[in-house]
Amino acid sequence: MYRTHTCGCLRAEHVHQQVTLAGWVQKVRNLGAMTFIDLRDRYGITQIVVEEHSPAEVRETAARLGREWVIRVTGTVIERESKNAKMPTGDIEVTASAITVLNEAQTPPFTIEENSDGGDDLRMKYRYLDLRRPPLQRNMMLRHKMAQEIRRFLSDEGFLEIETPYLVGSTPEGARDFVVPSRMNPNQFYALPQSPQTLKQLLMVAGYDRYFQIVRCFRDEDLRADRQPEFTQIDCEMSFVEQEDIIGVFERWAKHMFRTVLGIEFGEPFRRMPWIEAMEKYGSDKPDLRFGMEFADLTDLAKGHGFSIFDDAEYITGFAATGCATYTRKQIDALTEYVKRPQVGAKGLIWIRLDADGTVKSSVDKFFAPAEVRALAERCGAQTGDMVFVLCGPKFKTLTQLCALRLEVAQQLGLRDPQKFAPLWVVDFPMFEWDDETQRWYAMHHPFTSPKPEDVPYLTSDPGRVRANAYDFVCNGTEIGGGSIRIHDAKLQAQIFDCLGFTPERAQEQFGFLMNAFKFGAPPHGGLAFGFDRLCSLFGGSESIRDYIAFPKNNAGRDVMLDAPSCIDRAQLDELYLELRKPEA
RNA sequence: GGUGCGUUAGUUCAGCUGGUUAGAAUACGUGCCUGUCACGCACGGGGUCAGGGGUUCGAGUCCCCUACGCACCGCCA
Repeated sequence: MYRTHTCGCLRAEHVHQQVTLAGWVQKVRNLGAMTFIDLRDRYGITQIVVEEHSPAEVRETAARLGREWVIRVTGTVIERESKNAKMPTGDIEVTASAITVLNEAQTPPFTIEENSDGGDDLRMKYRYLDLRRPPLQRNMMLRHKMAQEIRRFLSDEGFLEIETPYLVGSTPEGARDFVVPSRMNPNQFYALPQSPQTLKQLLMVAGYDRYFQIVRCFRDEDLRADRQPEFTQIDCEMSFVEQEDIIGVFERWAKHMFRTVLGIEFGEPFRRMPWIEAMEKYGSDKPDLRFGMEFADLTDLAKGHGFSIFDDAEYITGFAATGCATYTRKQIDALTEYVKRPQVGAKGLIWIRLDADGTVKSSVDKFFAPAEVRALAERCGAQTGDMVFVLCGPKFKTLTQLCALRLEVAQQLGLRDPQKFAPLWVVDFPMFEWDDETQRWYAMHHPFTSPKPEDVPYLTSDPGRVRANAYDFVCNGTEIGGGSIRIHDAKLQAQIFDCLGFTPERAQEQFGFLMNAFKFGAPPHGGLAFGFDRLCSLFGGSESIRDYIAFPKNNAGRDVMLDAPSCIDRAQLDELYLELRKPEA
């Protein structure tokens, strides 16, 4: 046997046993006549001891060892003279009778310990070393556990895991596609799927009425801490269901995940919120409900007092920052600077302070009587000791800006507790979004999303008013998943394509395969997809999904360890009938 | 495409208002040490201050450009 135990499993009950361990040298502490070696594998650390009476070759080998050498140790488990309560194996140690060096190692560029001293880019270049560290190993184990629980739950519910192809056709809407040239079909390209959306709908047509897949998806867009060009979705679809059925199944699924992975019970149903309410109360379609500070519409109260900023604004809204009346001038100035940053884009910030002594002060006292200012604050639900912040301008722009401020204030107040979870279903999304640049409507979710039946009459007269059978699963201000009831009727699908500005010919060319399939008996169906990486980071408490992906890409979409993407040689290009062009300067 | 912050020893960082030979910790090497576990003690090696240009008597420090990293905006149906 190569090893009899792992480095994490030996306890007092193993004392006197002869064992063989293998692993990496974490640390050597040479005290002269005796040497302690911390031997590490992914299960833990066991202390090896080499003493004066140990065999000479053992003492010689121990003296040579360096960090991260791979060794095998045979010896006897003994009780420690001085125990270490900080480690699970701290009651015992292994006195070595033989040490074999399996592989020497260069000194690593950063220490392989709980808290590494290496910077992000260095750890990314040596990702295989970073992955040796306990935090990343815990993350990989969490991800594995979550994948197991996802499969267990969905399989028990009768879902079939079916794989769909990675080489598919390019589609014009949505994100940019990664494309793959086809050698056997000159000048033609596959695309990597942004999601298996249309394929899972075809599976519904095929009668596989409960499908899921933990599947890689690809989008050629800029990266963020929570966005990678390849990422993993938990992709699900069901037939003969309405929105309520799908939310029902996946709310139970989410509770199963919280229970089995984190040990958290949610007795109550998750909150539901129509999209328009989420926007008006929190300025976001993915509100963070770990704390309150809801927005109030102040437009009617604030106008008509001769303050031109308000009088000229379409919409005026504010919220009460809990306990912030003590904020200094400097702190308010800093928040004003915050909302004026180009990323937020507000023109300025108005404040109302409800002091502990019962007085009210504001930055608009010139235009408002104290009672009028107080009325504004009260509309926001402000209590004594609170500070109300108010922004104004075009409605949705202002709401979005105030959302940024709400999150910033919550951050400063320590209200964004990663141990706390506030799940939420956002429902009744609008069907379409208007784009000024291209002067056309875009599907807010995707073009296969069904409109609410009662809103269908507005499809031609007032598309902006049409609501979709679409829903998002949101937790702690992050969109974790989303889905919709799909269109299963070829005629309605054609009408939606028409609203989106597709000619019938182009719709047929791009999505003919789906519309044709619908002519052969498509069941009513719908589904949703969760971002697995984001779910992992939500459960694991880290901001960045990179911490839950074994080999992620950096900010520029590069894999710095593999040095990809990279150039390919002339022969490869020739085989693919490709010519290269210099990038524009 | 844009905004902000950053780049100094293997690593993490300090280096003020421009001024002698660029420091600390840690890692690494050598020696000593019988109960360490962030072992300790002593000694030692280690620097293209990201690259290029400019201002200046003089630049790690000020300015410009480039590269790279991170965060964000745009983008992500």
